[in-house]
Amino acid sequence: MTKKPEPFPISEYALLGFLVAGPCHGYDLHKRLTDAAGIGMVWGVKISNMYAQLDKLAQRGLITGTLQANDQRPARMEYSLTAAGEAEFNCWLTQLVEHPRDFRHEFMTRVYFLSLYHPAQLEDLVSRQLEMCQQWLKNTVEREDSNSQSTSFENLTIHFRVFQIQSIVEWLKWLLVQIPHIETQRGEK
Amino acid sequence: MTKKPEPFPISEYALLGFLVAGPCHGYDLHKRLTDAAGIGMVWGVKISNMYAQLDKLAQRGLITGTLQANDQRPARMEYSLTAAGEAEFNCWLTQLVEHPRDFRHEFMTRVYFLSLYHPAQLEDLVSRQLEMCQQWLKNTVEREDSNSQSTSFENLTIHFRVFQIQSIVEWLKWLLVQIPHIETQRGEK
DNA sequence: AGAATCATGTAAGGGGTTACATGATTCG
DNA sequence: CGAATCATGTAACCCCTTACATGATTCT
Repeated sequence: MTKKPEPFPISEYALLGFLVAGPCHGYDLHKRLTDAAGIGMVWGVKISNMYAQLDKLAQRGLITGTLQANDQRPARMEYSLTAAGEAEFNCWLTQLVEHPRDFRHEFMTRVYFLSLYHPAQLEDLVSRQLEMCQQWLKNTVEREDSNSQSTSFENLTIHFRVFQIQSIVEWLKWLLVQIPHIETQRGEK
Repeated sequence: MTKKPEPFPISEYALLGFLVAGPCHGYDLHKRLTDAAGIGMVWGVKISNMYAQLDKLAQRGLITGTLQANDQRPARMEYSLTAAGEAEFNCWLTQLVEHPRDFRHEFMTRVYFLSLYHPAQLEDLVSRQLEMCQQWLKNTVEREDSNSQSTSFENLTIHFRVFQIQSIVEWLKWLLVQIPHIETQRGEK
């Protein structure tokens, strides 16, 4: 039974995720993070914020930075994942999203890195997340039924939630069918 | 053509909204704000934060606070809406939500106050918002079609958006049918 | 020659949370 | 008598955004 991490901003896991592929410096990391066809679809991390996040990750011992002096260009900090950082990332990677409000950011980020590093495990994660979402749906529908006597504001909002969760469930089912056709993007020039 | 306001947190409009019904003090305002069957379905405003928001609204001249001394209980500040505050609220109330990410908070809050104060205008707002959401849907589907050659990460996320917006559209259609049956809640004791 | 890119940050502020402080009254 | 409620806030902190600072190189 793997313990749950994530009292931390999810975008930091994306930083760890890119460092799994090898050491990298901030500027380059930010380019990957904001790639319009990749994680950039999900996050809009600002570069100044990202530098601050890297500092925090370093303070928490999940990454280490080594300064690389350079006479011509400005010195740059090359970050590498520590063993602790890799463990944290791998643990996070196969957790389930627990609340609908986090679904988009968190699940999409996992799909991105799983399809990049461990495509064979994607189907398992999607299936398990689908079960969790069906549970959300069941709970919400039950709540709706339990006070369905009248059309109150409360019922309007619960019904909205039902629709939203249903669309997540449908998308996950669609995704399961798509998995075999997902191109493991290796378009790094 | 009414101008758009809202560079301000939407929860502040809920405060203005409650003050439309008459002057009120902070503690009571917070109770209404967090009513589990009302705005509490949408927002989880903390009381300390709400006091800070009241201060800011007062500084912006949208409400005024008058201190009511009391020998027995602690003095309390009774807030009332100014003319500027009422104008701001009424203007905000019939605006359309411009981005999906704001839909739930913003639209639900409008539905709450419209059904409370101007139920006759509800249908118009819902219809106009439905048109806007169908436009979102059209734009997103077009974007999906324009690069549908392969199942890339980009396509997965766009498809997710399509599903989410569709569920909003379906809910709005359902809401239009429900409008005649919405109980204008007058359960204030 | 000027603009964009490489490369790193600091400082200020906005929005929100949690914890803490205060002190009376009413309920169980 | 202790707990909850009434009633108001302050202080510290977190996450994130915008603007600014610096300075070399490469593209147009």
